[in-house]
Amino acid sequence: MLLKNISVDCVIFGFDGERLNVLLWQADPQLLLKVVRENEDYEQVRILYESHPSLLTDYTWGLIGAHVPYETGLDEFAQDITSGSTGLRNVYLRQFQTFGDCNRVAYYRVITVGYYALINPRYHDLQMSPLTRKMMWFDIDHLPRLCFDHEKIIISALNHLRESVKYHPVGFHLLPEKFTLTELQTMYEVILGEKLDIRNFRKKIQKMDFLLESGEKQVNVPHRAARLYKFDKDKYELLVKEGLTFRI
Amino acid sequence: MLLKNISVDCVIFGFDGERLNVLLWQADPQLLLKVVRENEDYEQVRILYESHPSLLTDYTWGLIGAHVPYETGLDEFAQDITSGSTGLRNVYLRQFQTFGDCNRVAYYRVITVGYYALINPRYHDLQMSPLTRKMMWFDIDHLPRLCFDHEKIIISALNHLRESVKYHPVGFHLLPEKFTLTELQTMYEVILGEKLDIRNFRKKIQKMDFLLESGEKQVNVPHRAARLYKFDKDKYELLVKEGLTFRI
DNA sequence: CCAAAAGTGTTAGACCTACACCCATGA
DNA sequence: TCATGGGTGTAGGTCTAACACTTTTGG
Repeated sequence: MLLKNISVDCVIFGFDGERLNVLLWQADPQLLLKVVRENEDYEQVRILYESHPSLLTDYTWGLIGAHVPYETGLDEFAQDITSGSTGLRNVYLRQFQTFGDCNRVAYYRVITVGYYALINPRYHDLQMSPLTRKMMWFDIDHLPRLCFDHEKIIISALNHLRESVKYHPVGFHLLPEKFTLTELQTMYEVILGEKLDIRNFRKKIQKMDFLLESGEKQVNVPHRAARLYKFDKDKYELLVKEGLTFRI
Repeated sequence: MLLKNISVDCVIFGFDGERLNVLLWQADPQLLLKVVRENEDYEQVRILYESHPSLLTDYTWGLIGAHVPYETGLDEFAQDITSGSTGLRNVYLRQFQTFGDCNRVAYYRVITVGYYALINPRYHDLQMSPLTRKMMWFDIDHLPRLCFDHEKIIISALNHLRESVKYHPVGFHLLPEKFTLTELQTMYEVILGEKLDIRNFRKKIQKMDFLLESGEKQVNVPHRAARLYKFDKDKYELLVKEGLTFRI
């Protein structure tokens, strides 16, 4: 059984080395209609059909989300949704805000709990549900038209991430295991939306002392190869206990 | 109509000049039962009765909260709940987290959206609903036993407030219109749980430049009378636009 | 040898921390 | 006149911001 008035929407952020992207999908109206007609027990679809009729007429993009099952906790369900579209398990997920205006969704009262995920998209393919017409990464500065209040939700997630990234080392979830200092800096620049001074940035990061040199370097780059670093999570936890204040 | 699976709980913080307190209430089991028997249409009570049977047997304290009406937005409803118990309108309210574990409330799936309110309790009396046996302020360091996961919710609200107060001037909502620098400092000390240096605190606050001297002083105090200040909201907004970073 | 990005240090000013004594008031 | 909290300044160390050139690599 699904809770008809409660959904979870996930703003899935991915950093490709240059830009911050969000994963969006588009339902296939024909398929939706077909499922509703042929199978009234497919509750998720029936609710979608009743509450979001615009999905049947417009090709609009939306966040990955669904109504919450009675027997699934919110955090757990956000993981389910994320792994359902990215195939990744144990993703970094942050509940950031719940949206509960009366008219945020037409025809129906749906309160949605917003989570954002931070993933490194490099090595993973997307998984599309049978109802999906398209699923794609969009640069956060060039979003398409979105259904309902999903644009507001994305902006809100981004603002939350911006604050969070200044004081907590969450950004590492967006990077591959081994990364260069330039990649790290670029990531901060696209999230914060401002340029950072390369020398000051490196000094600050190195002083915090939770990067490990992997010993490796970039290969096959048409310029001097950069050193690859790893994030030392154990050291970070230790430093936090001793009262470190991470601050970009 | 009420949404049976969604409630709002308000952690109402009040600062009395010395301690940070939370407003809690206790239902009256006899009254609850009576209302349920005599009036099946009193939906709020019926739901409470069905989902929270322990309220009928134990005298437990809980947060001020209720199930959300179909036609009321979440933010609006949090205001309703707060004004229903404090009589105050246009209170500072912050949605901080939504709690959605499956078993947070026995017998029933209820997802609750947590808000905290910051008020100055000095000049206001509490308003008790007919179902209330007791309603009281509790020092946050000496909470009674609480029903459901309400202790967790309060701790979570407090942590959120602690972070928030470091970077945003929200603390002013806890103070009366006119206050002394010592009251301001004490407020920060009890929220942050640490002593601050008086001279450095005053320098920092004065440099931020959004306090106005009211020209008045304390009266009838058995020591040198302190100057009374007001918070200059317009100036603060202006400084924020210019890129001020408030930081205690 | 050229293009492209990696990598590195110093200085001036702002900010933070630690710390101790006199002042005004009411009882 | 005493008890109580109000109110004030300085110095040393740390952090921040601004800024330009050399190195390495592949093509």
